[in-house]
Parts: sequence; C-alpha cells; structure tokens
Amino acid sequence: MAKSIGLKTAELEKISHLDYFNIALSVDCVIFAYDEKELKVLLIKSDLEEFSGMYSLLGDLVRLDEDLDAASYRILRERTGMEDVFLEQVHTFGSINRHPSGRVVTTAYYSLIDVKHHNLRLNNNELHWHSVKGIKKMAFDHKTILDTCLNRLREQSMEHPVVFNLLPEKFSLRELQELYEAILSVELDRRNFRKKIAIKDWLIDLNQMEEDVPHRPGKLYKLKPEFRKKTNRKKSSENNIVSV
Amino acid sequence: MAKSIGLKTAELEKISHLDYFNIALSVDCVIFAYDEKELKVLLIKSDLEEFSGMYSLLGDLVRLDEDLDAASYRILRERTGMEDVFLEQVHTFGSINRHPSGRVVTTAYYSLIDVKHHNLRLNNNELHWHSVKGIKKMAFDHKTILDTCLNRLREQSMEHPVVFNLLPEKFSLRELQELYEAILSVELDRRNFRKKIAIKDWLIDLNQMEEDVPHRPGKLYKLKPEFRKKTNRKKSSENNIVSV
DNA sequence: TACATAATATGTACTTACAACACATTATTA
DNA sequence: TAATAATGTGTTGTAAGTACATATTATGTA
Repeated sequence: MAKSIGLKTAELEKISHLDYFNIALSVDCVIFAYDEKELKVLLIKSDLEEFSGMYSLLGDLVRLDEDLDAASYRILRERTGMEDVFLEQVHTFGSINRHPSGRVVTTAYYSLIDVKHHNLRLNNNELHWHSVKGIKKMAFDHKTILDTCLNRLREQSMEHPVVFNLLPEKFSLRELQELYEAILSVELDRRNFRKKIAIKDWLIDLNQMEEDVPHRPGKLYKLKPEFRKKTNRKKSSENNIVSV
Repeated sequence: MAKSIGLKTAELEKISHLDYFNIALSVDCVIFAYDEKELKVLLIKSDLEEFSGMYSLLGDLVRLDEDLDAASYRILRERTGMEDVFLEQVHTFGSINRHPSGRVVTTAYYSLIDVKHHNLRLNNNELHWHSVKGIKKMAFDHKTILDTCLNRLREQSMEHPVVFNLLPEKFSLRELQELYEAILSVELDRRNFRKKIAIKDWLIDLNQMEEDVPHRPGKLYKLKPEFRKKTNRKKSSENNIVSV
C-alpha cells in the first residue's frame, strides 16, 4: 500500500491496477464567446442514453503522452480550429459518481474566443452556441462546471484584461460595456464605466471611428499589446502581495 | 477512439488500458501552520532515490471508491489526526514528466491548521514543520505546488476570513497582525491594520485580556461563529457580482 | 436643407476606502 | 517609583467609487 506519493518504481509496478489505475482523467472546456449582446457557450448534444436530449461541454480523455494543459488545447483546436487561444484551468471535479460509465475525474478549463474570428470553424454540425443565461440542465455535472467557470470569468474580468479575447481587435467603448454587462448580468453607468476603464490604462485610442452603425459613430480602441497574452495564470514565482 | 467524454458504457470498456488507464491520480496537501511568528508547512523526506535528501508534500493516490476531496481529507486525517479542517482545492498539475516513476497527475489542496490544536498528532517521525521562507528546492514539482498554494493563501487571506484557522480560538490583534505579516511577507501599519480589520467586522471582543505576556496585555478576540466554516469554496450557485 | 432623433462624450459633488503619521495610556520590571 | 515597552486611538490628504445632467455630433426623415 502506497502511503506517500513518493513511490519507488518497483512499488509502483506492484500496485493493483484495479485499485488505482481505473480512474480515467478527462478535461472539459467551457468555451465562451460573445455574440448578439449575449454570453454564449459552445455545447454538444450528449451521446449517452442517460442524458438523451441534454447538452454537454466539450471534453475528452487525457492521453498518456500529453500534458494536462495540452489536452485542453487539443480539444479546443479539434473543435474550433483555433490556436493561440485564451485558456485557463479552473477546477477539478472528482466525485465518485459524476460519470455513469465509470470513474472519470475531470479538470475544467475555460476559454474565451472571438466568435467572428476567421479561423473559427466548428468541426461538427452538432456543435452550437447556447446563451449562458438560458441553460438550466446539462449532462453529467456540467451545469456545475459551467457555473464554476462563469464565476471565475466574472472574478477575472474585473481584475485582469481577459474579456478582450471575446471581442474583435477593434471595438468601441459601448461594445466593451455591453460585453461586461452580459458577463456580469448587471447594467452599468456609462460615465463610471469609462472612468474605470480609463484608470486601468488597458486601451489604445486608434483615432478611428465606428462604421456602419445607424447612429453617431464612436471611437475605436484596441487592447495594448502588452496585455495580449493568452492566459493570465500567475506563474508560481510571481509574488503578488496585496497590502493590508 | 473517444471523441467526447460522453462515452457509452460499451465504448468505455473497449478503450485500451494502455492508452488511458495508466494515468494515476494523486492529491497533494500543502498543510500550513503558524508558529514562532513564521508560516510553516508540513513536509516529509522524499523516499525516492531521485530526490534523496529533498522534502516533499504529503500526498497519496486517489482510491477508486473515494471522491477527490475525500482523498485530500484522508491524507490530512492520516497525517495529522485532525478532522474538520480548512481544506481547499487549488490547482491540478499534469505535466507528463512530473513524476519519475510514471504518469501521475496530482491535484493540490491547501490546508490551514492550528499548530497548537490538542488533536494534532503527527503520525510519523519523518514529518516536520518547515519555515516556508527557507524552502528552496523540493522533490518533484512540489516547490511549484507550494508556491501556487502560497499565492492562493495570500489572495484569500485579504478577501475572506481564512487565516483564523491558523490561530487558536482566542487571539490578540497583535498576534493577528503578525500572522498577516508572516503570510504576506510585509510589515503593516498597526493603526491601518486595525481599522481594516474593524471594517470587515469579523471579530468579537471577548472582554478578556492576554495573560503571561511580558508587557501590557492586549484585548482578546475571537472570530464570529458565522465565519467559522472550514472551507470558503464558493458554491456554484452563488453569483458573486463585482460591480464595474 | 433643416429639424428631430439617438447615441457619443464629458465633469462635478458626495461618499468611502487607503496611506502616512504621533501621542497618550497601561502593565511590567528593574 | 521611574524607565520601558507595548497597547490603543484619530486626523489629514489622496485615490477610487457612486450618483447624476448637459452639450455634441452623426443619422435619417420630412
């Protein structure tokens, strides 16, 4: 019996497969996008009888020869054709009975993509964008996973410049505000919103105007390049001290 | 080949064990305590040749019949004798080569315990408290795991009343401030610290005084019972809106 | 061409939190 | 009883958060 993870190779070989190696590991991706002033998530109809008619997240088992993070990137690439996408691990769900076919522990990631991006190609007719607000039930524990990732997105969106991954490169402040309102499910005061964004100093004024809008066009902005990293996961070496 | 996690039972049985069921799943616990004005972590000497002389976190493989969270509670109970302890999942580490003996993906938890608690019994002479500041190298990727958990603790400690799990039931404001200073590695202004704590309204004034201190005794406080939950992990149903 | 419309753009007053900083009080101990 | 060492408290300036109103500009219509 292995009391610590510090297993010698010989010990590891002796461990019963039935005891320890029947747990499968999967990743599930909560792929968010923003379209028609609503936050959307990419779902597929579940192919399990137990969940017939219900939708599930996009996931797959982790392969023996791929990193956990790589597995989630692979799902995203296979399903959407997108590379270099914002993707961040959120939580691992490991209840015994979360999967009806066996013991499957899953690590959830959330991703933010531009629904208008020219590389976006959904690989499957069964894949559809669903308004996050309208989703009640899902297959497995995927509703819990979705809610957990949505909460993470809400937390992150205030602190870090992540939501720009949901927008095209150029956008107006109105579009940005509508996006925040969709994510947070609140209405925001325009003047205070603009002040808060200005303080954060994330944006570059492009000195261009919106076109093809049926009203006075607004200025266009883009995210400063230094914030265009695709993940904001803290490196372990960074000490982010918060002052008391 | 399983394209989605929605595997039918028959499909799942056909999956090659070599491809998918050779990934073992473990949990590792970063058990923090506070003693002699320093933040400590409970470590054990690694029993692997590759890491001889190095220390590692406390962990074990997850059993087929136990929830992921239950596995981390089990480690904690087996190693410290403590029940009802603050424990929270932080991150899952899944690099291919993180474990020299095979593919082991590990989910890290962090725990906060009172080093003076009467139930605390270290089960093993090899278990020792180490000052977090002094730790340079560890076995496996455990230094990275430790740093990640320390960062999480730092974030949480400002927002949520978690650090009280590191203190005895009754404590003075000086002790609390010294604890925050140890966790954050900063010096804090006494007046501003007390003001901030007062605003949070976490504490009850016990109308008791410190004893056996070699100076003017300070007032004793305890945490309000409504904050004495052992985990502050958000339930997925909670919508914590942050206003822009 | 001018007028009504609808959205952009911006500023002020109030309140609340944050940061820097000094002095009186109370046990202890020498 | 005097010196020491820590507790306990308040003010002021600065920065951010919140509530709120008016002028401006392009569009579209009469």
